[in-house]
Amino acid sequence: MPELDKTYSPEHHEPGVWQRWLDARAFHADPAKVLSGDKPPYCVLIPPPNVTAALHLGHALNNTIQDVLVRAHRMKGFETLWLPGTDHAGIATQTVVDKRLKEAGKPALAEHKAMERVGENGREQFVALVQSWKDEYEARISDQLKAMGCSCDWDRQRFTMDEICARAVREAFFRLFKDGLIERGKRLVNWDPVTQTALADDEVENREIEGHFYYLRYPLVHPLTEADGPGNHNPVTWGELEAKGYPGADTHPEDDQAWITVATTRPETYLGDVAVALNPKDPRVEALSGLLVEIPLTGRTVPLIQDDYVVLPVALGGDENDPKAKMATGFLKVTPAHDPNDWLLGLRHQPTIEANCSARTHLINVMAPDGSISADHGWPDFEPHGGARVFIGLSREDARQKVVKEFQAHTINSQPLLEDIKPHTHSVGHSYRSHVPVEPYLSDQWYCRVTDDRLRGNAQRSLIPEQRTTASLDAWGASRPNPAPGESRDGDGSMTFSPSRYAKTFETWHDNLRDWCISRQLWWGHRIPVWSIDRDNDWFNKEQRDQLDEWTEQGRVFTNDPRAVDPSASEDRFFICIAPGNEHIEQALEAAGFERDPDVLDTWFSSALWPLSTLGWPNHDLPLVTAEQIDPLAHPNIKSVWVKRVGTFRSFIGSEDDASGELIEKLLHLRDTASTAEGGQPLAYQLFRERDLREQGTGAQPLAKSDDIAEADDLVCAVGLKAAAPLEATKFGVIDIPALLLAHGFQDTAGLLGAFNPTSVLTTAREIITLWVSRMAMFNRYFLGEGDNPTGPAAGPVPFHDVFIHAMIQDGEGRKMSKSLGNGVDPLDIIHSHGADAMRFTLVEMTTQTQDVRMPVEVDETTGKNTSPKFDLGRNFCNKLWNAARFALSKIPADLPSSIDPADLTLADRWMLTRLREGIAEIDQALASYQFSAYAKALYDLVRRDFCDWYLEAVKPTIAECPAQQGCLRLVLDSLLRLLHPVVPFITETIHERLSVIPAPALAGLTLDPPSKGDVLATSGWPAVDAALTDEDAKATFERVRTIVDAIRAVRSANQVEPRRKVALHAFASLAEEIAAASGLVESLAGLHTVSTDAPDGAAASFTLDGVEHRLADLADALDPAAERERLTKEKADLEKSIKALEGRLGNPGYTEKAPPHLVQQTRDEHAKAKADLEAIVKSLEALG
RNA sequence: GGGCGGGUAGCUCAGUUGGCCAGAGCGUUCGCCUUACACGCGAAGGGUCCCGGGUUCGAGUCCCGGCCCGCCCA
Repeated sequence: MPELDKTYSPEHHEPGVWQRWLDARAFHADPAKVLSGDKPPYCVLIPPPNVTAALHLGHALNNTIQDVLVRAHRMKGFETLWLPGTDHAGIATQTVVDKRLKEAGKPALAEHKAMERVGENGREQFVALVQSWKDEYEARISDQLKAMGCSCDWDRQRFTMDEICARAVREAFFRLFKDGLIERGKRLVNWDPVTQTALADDEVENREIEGHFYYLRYPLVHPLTEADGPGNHNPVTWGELEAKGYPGADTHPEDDQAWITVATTRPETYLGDVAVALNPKDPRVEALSGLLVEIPLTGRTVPLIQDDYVVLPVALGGDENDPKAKMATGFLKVTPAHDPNDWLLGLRHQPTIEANCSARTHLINVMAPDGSISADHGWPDFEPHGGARVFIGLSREDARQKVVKEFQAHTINSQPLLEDIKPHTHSVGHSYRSHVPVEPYLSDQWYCRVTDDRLRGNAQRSLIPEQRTTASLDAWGASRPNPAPGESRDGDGSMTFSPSRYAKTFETWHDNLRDWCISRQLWWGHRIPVWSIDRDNDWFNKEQRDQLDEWTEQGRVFTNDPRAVDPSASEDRFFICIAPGNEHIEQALEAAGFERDPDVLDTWFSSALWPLSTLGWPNHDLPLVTAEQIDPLAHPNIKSVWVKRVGTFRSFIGSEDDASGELIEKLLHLRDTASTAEGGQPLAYQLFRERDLREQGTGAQPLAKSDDIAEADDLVCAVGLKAAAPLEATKFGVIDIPALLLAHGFQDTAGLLGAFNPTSVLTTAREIITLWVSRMAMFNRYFLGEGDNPTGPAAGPVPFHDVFIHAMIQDGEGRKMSKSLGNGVDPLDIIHSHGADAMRFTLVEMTTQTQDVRMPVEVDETTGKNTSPKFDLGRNFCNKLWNAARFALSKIPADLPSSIDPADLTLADRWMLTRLREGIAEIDQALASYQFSAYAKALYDLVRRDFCDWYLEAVKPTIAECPAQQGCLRLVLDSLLRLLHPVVPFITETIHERLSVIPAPALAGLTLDPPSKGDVLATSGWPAVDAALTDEDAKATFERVRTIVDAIRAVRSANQVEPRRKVALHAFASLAEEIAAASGLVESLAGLHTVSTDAPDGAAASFTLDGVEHRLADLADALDPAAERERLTKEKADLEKSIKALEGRLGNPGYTEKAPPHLVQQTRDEHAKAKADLEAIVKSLEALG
């Protein structure tokens, strides 16, 4: 083993260390160890990063924290699974790819949509482009995580759209559909006119906008009478209103037509008005009774309706403190198709509106999906030659300007229809993706009824009772107008937020939950597994009905009538949801004219299934087979085990031209091919009886005799894979074995769900509580629950026991790091400049319990890239550790004794072991409570302060001659490396590689378990120090040494004594005795050549310790008495001040009587000591003259 | 508007049942290439713990009121 370099160069060591971990399969989890009870499970599922972009520093923090937890638990003896993966991030990725294509001048989304319309597979081609983007970024993200040292089980990497996850999505959708928890409805959605898709509530960002209130005048008319002629309403005059006591009518000429004024922030929506509402308390109600309002330029008349929702203006008795009442006119235009509040008004007054609005509907949509004004999407009374035609085709923004202009130009009684414009700042929802204002838009969407108790209730109950608040419990009823029988608000879960305050965010989200719009008008995502056809299609004959009933009976399809669920569903279509694995039904229906829903699911639908899909659900009940069962001799070489129930051997091999026949041929070929890169055979396989596996578990034997195989009707095929990379140059060409197995229904997930769900901890960011945590809780409990109504005791487990919410990293000014501000720091830049360990240590040290942490950002002069001086902390720490190890290794001989007698240990050794035990306790406590900064600080103190500054310095004079001390140093260093490993894995592994070649001596009371896999630190045991090995006396003595040394060093420094110069101590007898008892430690650490109790001959500096004066001589050729006097004078002043404060406290009877006696005694001791010190100082000053 | 977090040394932050003369790292100053480490060693200086009240023998810590910064939700 070569000697260590003088400075630690991460780039020289990190790749080699990574390879050693992979070779040892150190990160691969074995569910069998958990299911057999050998080891407790510890599981973390990565919050899958979006494939939209490379990872940023926030990801680095998030994943470092996970790796710290995972590595620590692996070393503590847990069977540890950290499952990596990525998220397809539907809208985000599609948008990014579209943008890149546009920038490159290539056919983008719009062009592909055009191709799709003319039947040229535009959708397929576009999705292929996104897929290649995904491939590129998935690889980049994985490389970044590996560069950080993330100890994920890389063989089990998942992507939210891969086959295994897709299967889970299909299954979940089908079950929710069947259970009535998914429905279709025509409702107002948050519509993004740029990406032209619906958004969920939490994908909308509210922003303060400096907008305006526009005051529009609408003429009042009488309802039509037969005499009027079609559409020719009689105007209402002010005179009429005055006669009915209408306030203010008398201020207008009595023959002029009367009007009312509505105030709106969005005048362009007036085209969709179907009513004007006023508050029933409004004094004008009576005078207006029976009248209609004419919507200018549209030729539409609409009724006046009454609703409490309308704000009364201050002038008519409205609330003076309500800013809305100050702006309001009391008349509210009602546009149900373009405003969520109006939507509710429209529903409440639907019959009145339908009867009295001349369009005979309560919903008029005047916009196209791109947000432009259009008559083609539900504007029944549009008149192509009418006044409103000027708005057609204008964008929302242009239409607003045009409405203002038109209302200025048109008059009523020679006054403009536009009464006024007032500035108004208000909050407007914006798309989190395209950043344009969201349009409340009427469209058909799929909804998941998350407000159902089976989903929301279970999520709420999953919170540990201690973290639920009374406010939320009190709100339980209010959020449930129609509770189902048996609903309980009592918690039954164990999910615990850390820091605990975030439990409140979780609760509040559910208290205010609304149904979840899960359909997205995108191409990138899981396509909705529902097929539909016109209800009056001639497909519905008796024969087809019977076929459908049969499929339904078999659980292959489920149909529902949208109108039975939602009466507002307008489509006369018949919907069928098809369960996964029924491609033949899909084909049959499509051949019969059914169309698959073109939309995809919200990304969070598949993310919500992450704890299920990645662990094998819904195929999780496949029997567990271990590598050992497949190939007892070569099982360490098997990378993954794939299982499939094959039934009978006949059905497995099929006839010769079957796909399965081809599979068996390929399996045989692969088993017998010895020419892989790794030199072994690419796979091995065995056949088992399922009932044997169930009964005997990992002890089950494979079937050996062909007769047994032939007669078994419950065969399971298990394939052990020895090569993960695609195999080239086989007689079948290139074979991607995992893909081959997956395509034939093999799963490599057997046993995972049972072993690892519920998972241990989810580590994520704050905003994810609502987006993801909630939905995982709902789905996990629902799909793993029992029966059709999985609530209460029937509910499934929570998806994770703990949720750790980490801080957000901001720049030095407290701003979010973002691309647009250019203040982001790229983790790879830091890894390249400082090393992965340095980055990790710094991030962990920063992670306190607050909700955001700051990191000053600077531009690196040489590279021009963003960095932060904070990372020097980690780099310096690593370098210090490296050099300490280098020194230690130079002092530890290869032939240590096989065991150490504790009696041979020196004072410093015993002190260090005591500190080690304390340090382990601090570290364990910090990790258990997710206090990462405390963990880093405990390590820092232990390594830098105790080990480097004191222990290593202390052993220097003795180590060469003392085998016990050499052994102790070997063991202490080993222990420290283990404690450090979770946060700085590369450097500790590198040092450990050198250290581990020196056999560790046994020391009773210190446990250092060897690696469980390979010869790597990553799988070594967590260190344990018994109380028996600690020595409180040694600790006290050593602390005393430190105090004495500090005092001497201070005097040396004040007198500018060169470090190399040895000086003479002339001490009071008791101190000299103490120093003698410390066997040379004080002499070497403080640089003394003599300790005597005599008075010094020549010039000497004095110092006090415990109220006794001691002198230090031989400091220099000559001492400066003036400097000495100055120093002593200052010390005297400090002491006097301190004595005064102590006397003040002791003179206070309240203190001496009420404070705990030990504190009072402590104060008295301090006072006595200070008095003595002062006396000594005064004496020294006198001696100086 | 509601919720949450923060305001402690020049900077970034600890300070978990109220009890040390308030700590660490970086930066600053002074002295050192004391050979494990200058990505270092030793020492020093540096604080109205945001402001104002209150509880208490005692408040950075608990209570009330205010100011400022930030995040999340509406």
